[in-house]
Amino acid sequence: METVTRFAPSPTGYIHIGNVRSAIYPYLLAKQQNGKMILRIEDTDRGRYVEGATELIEDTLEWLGLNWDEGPIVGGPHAPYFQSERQEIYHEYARRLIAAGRAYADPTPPEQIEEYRKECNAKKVPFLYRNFRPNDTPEWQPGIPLRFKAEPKDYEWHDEVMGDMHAGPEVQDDIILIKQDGFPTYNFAHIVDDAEMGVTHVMRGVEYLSSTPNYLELYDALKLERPKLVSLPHILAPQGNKKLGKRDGAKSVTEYRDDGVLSEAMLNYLACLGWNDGTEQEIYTKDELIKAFSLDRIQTSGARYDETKLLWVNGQWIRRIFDEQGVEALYTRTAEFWPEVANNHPDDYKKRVLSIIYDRLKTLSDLREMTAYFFAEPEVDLDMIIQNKFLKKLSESELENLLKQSIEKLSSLSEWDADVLQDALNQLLQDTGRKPAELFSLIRLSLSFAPFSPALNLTLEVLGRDVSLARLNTVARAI
RNA sequence: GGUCUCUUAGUAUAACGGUUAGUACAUCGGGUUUUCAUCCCGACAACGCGGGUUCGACUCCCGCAGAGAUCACCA
Repeated sequence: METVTRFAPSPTGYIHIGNVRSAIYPYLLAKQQNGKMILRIEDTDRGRYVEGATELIEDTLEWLGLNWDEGPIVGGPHAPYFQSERQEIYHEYARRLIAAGRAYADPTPPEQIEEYRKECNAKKVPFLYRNFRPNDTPEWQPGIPLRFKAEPKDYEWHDEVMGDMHAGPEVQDDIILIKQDGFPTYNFAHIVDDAEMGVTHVMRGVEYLSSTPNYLELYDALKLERPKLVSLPHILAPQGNKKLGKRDGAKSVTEYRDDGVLSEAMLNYLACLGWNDGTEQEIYTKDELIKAFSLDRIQTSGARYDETKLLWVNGQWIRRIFDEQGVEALYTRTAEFWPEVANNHPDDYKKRVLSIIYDRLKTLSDLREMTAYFFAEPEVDLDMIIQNKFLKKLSESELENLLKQSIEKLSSLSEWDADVLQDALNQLLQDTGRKPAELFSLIRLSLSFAPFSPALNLTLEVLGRDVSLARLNTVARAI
């Protein structure tokens, strides 16, 4: 049987790191088994619906390369993929349940139900609606909620992550199937849709584990085959012991894109948070993940989100793309991340800058801070030179002389490339008798006035003869 | 409160009865002719507690503790 998985978010906002794993794992599993992943939008709660959230979801999945085989935009044989457009299907299943005596219309007013609930809370006893099941129930019609008629018993099932599970009758209840407004609840709708769409693996957060017996009873009552159940542990907030949520400042996945994180790195990090293949590999391509993925190696406990490691993975990916695919490949990813002053500079020049700075980047947006002096004259800040830990023991005239000698040497060069420059710098060290830390710091700071920069000969090469010498002269005059 | 789940260094994890408990991030130190970064080398650092079973337990069993989830006309 073909493996069919699904990602079924509700359009209530952006996708954040805490919940995107329930898209990644279904995708990996489906691809590995040459199956399909369905994207289904669970928009049955009109109150929480957020305009544009569906697009946000699609955007996130597309960015990560989690292409769904059926769903919005691409369509498919089980359309529509918005639950709000599937009313009739749910109602038909509901009627089946009524006919089988397993569902009833419940006229009890919400205030009354609230009373029951309070009563139970006061008595410190679990609230089970089935204990308050009304005797006379009207015929089901619009405007009256429809409830499941639970027939509690022991249930055993297997969860692909959590293992063999069992639960007693005390957790099964008369859950609402269809709300007063005619929309189904998640509890009902997902069962119907998963069956209709041929979903073989239901992957979702562990929070659904405790309601599983209710779902199992629903499968039985509807004579549906149970799909494989896969509970995914939560991703925990960096601090405290709670699952990562928007309230803990969980950023949207795509916000990281805007901050210069590569999608490869994001996917890599997230996939390996709470899953590993038993090897010591840390960096995975999407294809490698698809190949290596397995349900039984998903961790059973929650994993804490660690942004530092994400950034490390991102740095690895930046270097990997450069080293394996070349400047061009990395450069095409950097478009929005250059400082404004770089705008009117030619691509070739920016690529040269990129090739000498790329291994210093943790995120692509570091380019903004780290490369400005390649495109505009840095502001001369003599204090940076005078206070420098290697230079502060030199007098101003010593600094001036050093600069003058450097200018003389560099301007005598007939060629201006990294090797020639390195030779010249070495000679300069000999001629002046200075330590590298002194001479190089002075030149480096005079060129950039930046806290850090690439190797000196490379910086000089890319900056070019005219700009380099002009900057050195400016500083020599200023001292 | 009921039910369910989880528990290896600061973090993510490996181990599937016998290892000096491995790896990565982070931290700290050192090296690569300046800085920052990369890269390399090194250090620090963990089996929640208590009982069993066993020649032997991180691994199996039972308690306890701690943490989490759930108990909606939300998903």
